[in-house]
Amino acid sequence: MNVSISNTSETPIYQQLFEQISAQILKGELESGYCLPPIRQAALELGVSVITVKKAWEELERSGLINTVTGKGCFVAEFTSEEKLRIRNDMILKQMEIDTAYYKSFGLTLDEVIELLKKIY
Amino acid sequence: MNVSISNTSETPIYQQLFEQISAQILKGELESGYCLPPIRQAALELGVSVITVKKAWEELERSGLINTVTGKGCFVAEFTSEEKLRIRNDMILKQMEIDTAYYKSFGLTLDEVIELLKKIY
Amino acid sequence: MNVSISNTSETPIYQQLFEQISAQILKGELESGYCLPPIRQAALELGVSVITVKKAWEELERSGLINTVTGKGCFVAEFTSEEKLRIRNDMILKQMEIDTAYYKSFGLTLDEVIELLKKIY
Amino acid sequence: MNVSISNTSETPIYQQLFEQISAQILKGELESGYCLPPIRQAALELGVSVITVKKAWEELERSGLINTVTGKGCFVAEFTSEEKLRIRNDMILKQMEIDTAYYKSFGLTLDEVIELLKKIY
DNA sequence: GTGGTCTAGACCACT
DNA sequence: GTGGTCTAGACCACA
Repeated sequence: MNVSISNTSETPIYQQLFEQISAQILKGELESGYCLPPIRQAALELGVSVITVKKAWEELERSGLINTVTGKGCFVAEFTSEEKLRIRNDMILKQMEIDTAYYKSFGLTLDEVIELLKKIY
Repeated sequence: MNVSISNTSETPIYQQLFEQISAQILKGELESGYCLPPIRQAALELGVSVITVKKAWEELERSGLINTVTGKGCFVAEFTSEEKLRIRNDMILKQMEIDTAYYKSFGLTLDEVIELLKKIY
Repeated sequence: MNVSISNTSETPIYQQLFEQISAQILKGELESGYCLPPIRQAALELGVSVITVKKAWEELERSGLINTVTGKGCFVAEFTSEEKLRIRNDMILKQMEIDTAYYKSFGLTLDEVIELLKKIY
Repeated sequence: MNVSISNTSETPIYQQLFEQISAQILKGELESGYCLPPIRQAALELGVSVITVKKAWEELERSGLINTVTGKGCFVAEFTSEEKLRIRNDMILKQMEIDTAYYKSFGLTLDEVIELLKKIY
């Protein structure tokens, strides 16, 4: 559970959890078949409610990233590295479309965006 | 008032308003001294609550983009094109830092981000 | 809110809610644009927790059957009768595949199933 | 023990076991007097818990499909083919009533159900 | 007023 | 032990 939570952030806790865990899975830091810590234990470790953890785990399951087995635990789903790449790109592109819409609304060209990105990346 | 509002969007209406108006000011579509419509009229035109419009106008004032003159109306602030550029870049950079943090969390390199941007821009 | 809840049933309350509301939408009993009762009021009427209602509403939103607008309410989504039919058939077929798998496991032929259906429908 | 178990399925493992074994008995694949494997051995073969197997065997006994003889094992019960047919039909009808209630809730007519069944059976 | 999030604590089914 | 469901009650953002 290498996860950091910000209570003051605007993004809800469950979503922070979802984003960080899904990133770890898609980067390969959490391997297929790996058993996530039980929701109650995770809640304790992170200092949040059980229900908040569960909500994050549910989103992971809906995204096909983990399989929940009642009475046993939650396991990182099996998928090939191609699938992994595809899912990762889908998630990133979905966000990037929102981002570019914002940039475009200010009249930024692609070159200007790249310029700025190079500065702060 | 060339503004389009989405009720189903996740971003609050007042923020949609703020983003679109501020972009228009910074792009020069709304010139210095231009008088924004009264909030009641704007609310009617857009089909949203007066409170919502007021919230957007307040944010515009806080950002220094408009000046509210009690009893007269809200006027686009006076600033040089350098100032305009600086404000625009500040707003964009602020958002871009959030975006890049997200991309980095998935292990994306700068080159990969640029690659994807070129595709969808 | 023409909905009946069984506390003793094995199917969770939120799913009973989801099934009944979605059926009403797809049958046209609840028209596009119709505003569902606020979750707190619905919870009161039905004698269940707010959170239970919300869970059902969330599933309706995920299925694209309603649009939730913060601060305003939840509205039946707009779709053509073709879309409606497609969604309905998707939901029914999904369940029917499970059902037929069960019948097949007992060695029932299609004709036998139809025979039995005619008796009890 | 020709049985296949799915961990990710929503139906509990003990029920999957119960359904498959009972179907085999009622189809005649497991004959009267046949001795089921001891629960410990079955648990090993299937990679599930002993408790889970025991629960399935108990349900089989409750349904009158097997007889447990302490110290000896579990034997497929003796019944005539008429009894077998009756039990099979009872189990199927019980499920079918639930299924048809679901179809009816969507306003499907008998003919429509038969139509769909023909497609996917 | 609306929905969105979070909490603590309970009971149940499954393994 | 595990997750699944439900409760009551709180605080916040949005309209």
